[in-house]
Order: sequence, then structure tokens, then C-alpha cells
Amino acid sequence: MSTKALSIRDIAAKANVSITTVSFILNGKAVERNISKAVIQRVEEIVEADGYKPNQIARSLRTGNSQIIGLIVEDIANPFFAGIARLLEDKAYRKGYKIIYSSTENQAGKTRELINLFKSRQVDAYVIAPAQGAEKDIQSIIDDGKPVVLFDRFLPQLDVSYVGIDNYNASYQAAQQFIKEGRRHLALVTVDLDIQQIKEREDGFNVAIKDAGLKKEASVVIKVPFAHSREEAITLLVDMFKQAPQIDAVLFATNYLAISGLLAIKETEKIIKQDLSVIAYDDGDIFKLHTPQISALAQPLEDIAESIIKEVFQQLSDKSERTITRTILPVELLLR
Amino acid sequence: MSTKALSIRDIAAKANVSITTVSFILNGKAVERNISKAVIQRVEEIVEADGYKPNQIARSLRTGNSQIIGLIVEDIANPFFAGIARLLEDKAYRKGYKIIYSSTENQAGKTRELINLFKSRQVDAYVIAPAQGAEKDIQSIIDDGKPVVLFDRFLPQLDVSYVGIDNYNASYQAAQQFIKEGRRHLALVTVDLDIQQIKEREDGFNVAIKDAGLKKEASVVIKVPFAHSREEAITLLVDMFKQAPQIDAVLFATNYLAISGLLAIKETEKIIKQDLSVIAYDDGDIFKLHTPQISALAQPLEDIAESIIKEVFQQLSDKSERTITRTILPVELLLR
DNA sequence: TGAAATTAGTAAAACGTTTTAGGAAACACA
DNA sequence: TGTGTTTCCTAAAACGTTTTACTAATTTCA
Repeated sequence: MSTKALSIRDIAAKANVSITTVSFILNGKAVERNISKAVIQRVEEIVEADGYKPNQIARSLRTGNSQIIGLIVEDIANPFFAGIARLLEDKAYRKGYKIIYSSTENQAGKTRELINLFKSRQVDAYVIAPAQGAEKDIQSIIDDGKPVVLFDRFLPQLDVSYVGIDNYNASYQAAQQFIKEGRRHLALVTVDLDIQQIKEREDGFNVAIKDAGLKKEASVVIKVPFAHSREEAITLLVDMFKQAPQIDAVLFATNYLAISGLLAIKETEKIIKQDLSVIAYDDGDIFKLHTPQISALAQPLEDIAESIIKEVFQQLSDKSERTITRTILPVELLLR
Repeated sequence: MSTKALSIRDIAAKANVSITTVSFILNGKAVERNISKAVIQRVEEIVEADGYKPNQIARSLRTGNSQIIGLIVEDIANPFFAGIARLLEDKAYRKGYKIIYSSTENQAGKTRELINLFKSRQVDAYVIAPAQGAEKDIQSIIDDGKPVVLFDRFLPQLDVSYVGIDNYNASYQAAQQFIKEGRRHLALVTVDLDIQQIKEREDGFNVAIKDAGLKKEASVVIKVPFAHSREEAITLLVDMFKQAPQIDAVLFATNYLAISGLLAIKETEKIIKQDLSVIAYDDGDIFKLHTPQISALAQPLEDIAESIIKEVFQQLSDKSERTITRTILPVELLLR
């Protein structure tokens, strides 16, 4: 019960060498440090047989690295973030890194706390879908020289790498599609967050309408308060349909708004495809399974995760020069 | 750029006291150690003003605790696990703990690696939805005296705390419901994993059928291979409906099987509610939004998370005596 | 042959904390 | 006045690594 873990000291004693030697062997510096074949083999055998694993905490204290990547998102239970988390975890794991994550609920205060917490854990790199207002805290980790990659949401004030999608074009395409289908009274249901990404989603929508020569009054943009519960959102959207019955197409700017929206539509007499075209941001089983199926602007999860991890490891390996990259990935409009 | 973080030494120097004193103050042992009010205040002011945060790594090395809880699940992107993760994160955070997680893909080998990794990071407690075959590795952390709570899946060989749901009764209820609706040809779509929980789901189903006096041949149990892709699962299920067209009720034993199943049903002529009753394990928006809505056996996520965290902290505080608890929570059959 | 170079290893400091063991000064009391 | 006792604080060890700076023995080669 509770037997103390082996330390490098135990291995050294057993092999009759110094701990320095063991450390060199364990860290692949054996040849470089001219350790004899015999000693290398002896030590490796003991390590293997006893199942010795170096204490990462001690290693971190000494080296300053933790082999941990901090992931900060709005809500890990959101399928988009959960999906990204899973992909990142996988890719990071292959390089010997682990993920430690936290949800911010989009609060700058919580973000600050988390960053401090991660700092004190000597996290090696940060992947963040940032809340507005977290600029200073993020800047502080950049100043610490740690790799930082933002994704999903961009903070224009910061000189930092970013991986995102082409929100503007995605919305533009969606609106264009509505118009092609003969819809003339378009609605955008979005959230009242002051986030670049959300603004782009609105801009693309508006410009497409303008470019098509539609009257501005014909379209409507509804901003659902971020903090609203699902029920409140539904009520608000049902009201929208009541007050603007002419609406014949709706673009939902986030996956959770789409879900509230579809539930709201169920409460109206509107029949999707017949009375109403619908497109949702972020694809998911839920849209594929819906009757009728819902068209979606699918974010390329795999590409996003891959770009993030590539950038993280690029920065991790190239400590010297700090180059930043901005990766904007295309969104696919899945028509259903 | 890259200014070194403050250490307790810096604070001590600035306050003109020893680092011991600073440490005592920081750890709330000031009164107990008779530190004067004046010194306490001076130190606290400096700490506050300079924004000093103790290095958790050093603290961990010295104390052997990390304030980290390790979460090991099959797949963090599965909404059930993502939901639990989020709730645990929240509850742990309030007590100053963080979560570090990993997905096992239900492989014992990966589980072992992860446990070793977590060990070397001196994780304070483990929350695990275990894969079969991981018994030895889990036993080893129990032997280390670390708190361990299993959930979702139970390993009968281990003497360890567990939080789960009443799978047997849930399935029993579901089958009973089918029969009450006049269905006579029931199917259970489950997975070919050798997991206690999965077996219970099957047993409840079978016993309900027997208790109702239905002929055994009338019902069917399909086991979808775990490693199958979504597409393969769908093909398999479409085949099932072809070969056993008399089936008039289906219980899906996991949320992802239900999704495959619903997609499969779309490919047949079957009309849900009319030709076919459907119940799925694990509730989700997807079932609420489906047309028609799908009845579900809703796991009480909040209760599960609460029970897990309560047990973790109970064990964490009461290092001395190792008592184990088995919490079985009821499942709610949501009829839609 | 003797100096230089190479080989094979080690001792000890350092990372930033917590904690044990103790010490000096002030006070209490007989 | 001397002796406990209390108050306030500190020195130093320890946690388990990595890494720098060394040494002793052997080999090379002019």
C-alpha cells in the first residue's frame, strides 16, 4: 500500500552509477556524453524491469517545461469545442504532450484566472478561443515567450497567431443561396457578443443582401443575448416569427442558436423547406438527422485542429524568432 | 520580454523577512505560527501589488499533490462525456482543482499509458470510465492510496467507488413501455463490448420480454462491433430491418448507436411512431429535435457529476480510512 | 617519452516551494 | 534575579530532476 515511487536515485544505486549517468541515458544523451555501451544497457534494463518513470513534476521544475498544452474555450461541452479538443488531444499526445483545459463561459475574468493558473503550472503553450477583454492577459503570456494560438475568435489588438474560418464568405454564400432559392425576406439570428467572428458573420450576410439588390428593410438581424437560457431564446425567436411573418429564410450564426431556432420553428406553423429555408453554422448529426435535413456551414474541424497544432509546434521548436501566422480556412456550405 | 516570474524569494527580500515567513503567510498558517500583524500585512501587500503567484510545480514537488484531477474517458467528444467533463470541471474548479483529461478509445493499452502519465504528473485523484482490461493499472493507483472513482462502467473485480445508473431497470422500463404500446417484436441494438453496463442493458431488456410472456424468438438483439464506422453501422442496421421486417420497436443502447440507427431508419420505409417505437439511451437535443421526437432514457448528468465529485473530495479529505461507495442513480424514461 | 586529446564518468548546484527544528528576544512569575 | 514560557521569526533540508563543470584514466601521436 502506498509504496513510494522509484526515483532516479534508486535506479542509479541499483546500476552502480551516478544519477547523472542515468539522467543522460534517459534523455538520449548517452552517446553524446560518451557513456559506454555496457552501462547504457545495464541502466536501460533496470529501468525497464522496474518500470521506472521519471517524475514529470521534478523535471518541469528543473527545465521550466511541462509538456502540457493549455486549452481555453468557452464551453467544453459545446460540440464544436469538444470536437476540437478531441482532435488536439490526439495530435498532441503523439508528440508527448497532454492537454489541460478549461471553460471560460466567455468571461474575461475567468479567462484571467485560468491563464494565471496555467502559468503557475508552467504550461508550455496556449490554445485559446478568447473572450473579449482578455487581451492584456493574453499579451502577458506572449511576453513570457510562450507559444499562443488563438482560434475561433480573433482579437485584432493582439499580434498573435490565429486559426479561423472565413466567416464573411460563409455568411455571404448562405445568404446568396437563400436568394437563389427565391427567398426575399432573410433573417440572421445571431448573438449579442462583441466578437470579431460574429461581426463577420453579420457583415457577409448584409453585404450579400445588398449585392443582390434587395431592400434593406426586407431582411432582419436578431441578436439573442448571450446569457439567455435556451427557453428565453426560444420565446424570443417565436416572437420574431410572429412579428415578422414574412421571413422566409433564416441563417443561424451558431450551433446552439440553431437548436433553439429549430425548436422555436416547431412552435410556429412554418414548414421548413416549404415556407422557410434554414442554414446553420457548424454541422452536426443533429442537422443531418433533422426532418427535413438542415443545410449547414460546416467548419473543417480536422483542418482547424491540424493548423492549430502545427502552429503550436512550430512556435515550440522555433523559440528564437517569433513569427505569427493567420490561417483562414474555408467553410463548406452543405446543401441538404 | 520573457521576464522571469517572481519567486517567493523575491517577495521575502522585498518584505525583509525569510521565505519561511512568506510561505507561512501564504498558506494561512500565519496565526498558528505567531506571525505579527504588521509582517502579515506587509507581505500580503507586496504579494498583491506584485501579483505574485506561487509556482505550483515547485509546490507539487515538495508536497506530492498537484491539485489536479485526472479524467479518463472513452472519448471526450461524446456528448455524454463532454457534459460530465464540463460539470466536473466546474465543481472541481470551485475547490481549487483542475481537470486534466484524456480519451482512451476504449483501449486498455492507452488507458495504461494514460495512468502512467498521470502518475508521473502526480495527479491527486482519478475519475475513470474504464476500458475492460485496465483492472491492474487501476489497482495500482488504488494501491498508491490515490482516490479513484469509476463511473459509467464498472469493473467488478475492483474494490473501488463507483457512480453509475440503473441500467437494468432502465432497459426493463423501456421494453415494458414498448409492450404497453402493443409492440411485440422488440429489438435491442447494442455494442459488442464486454462491459458490465452494456450487459445490464441487455439483461433488463431480455427479462422484461420474458416477464411479459413474449416468445423469445420474437425479439432480437443486434450487437454492432465497437470499432465500426458510422457507415458500417448504418449498413448493418439497414440489413437488420430488411431481414427482420416484423420489428416494431427498437431500443438503442448508446447515444451514438441511436444516431446511426435513426439514419438507418431513414433509409427504410419504416415510419417512427407508426410502424416503429424507438427509445434511445442518453438524452440529447438531437432526440428532442428529431421529427418525430424520440423517447429517451435520460442519464442524470448533474447527479452523476455531483456524486463523483462528492466521492472524490470525500476520499481526498479522509485519507485515513478507505471506504468505498457504490452509487446507482435512476434513469428517467422521457416519453415523447 | 611526454603532451594533448579523448573517453567515461561524477559531484554538486539549481529549479521554487514546504516544513522541521530551533533560536533569540520579550515577558511572566516566584 | 533567575528561570520558564511565549512570541516572532529563520536556517536548512527535502522533493526528484537536469545540467555545468569537473576529474581520472586511457589513447594518440609527434
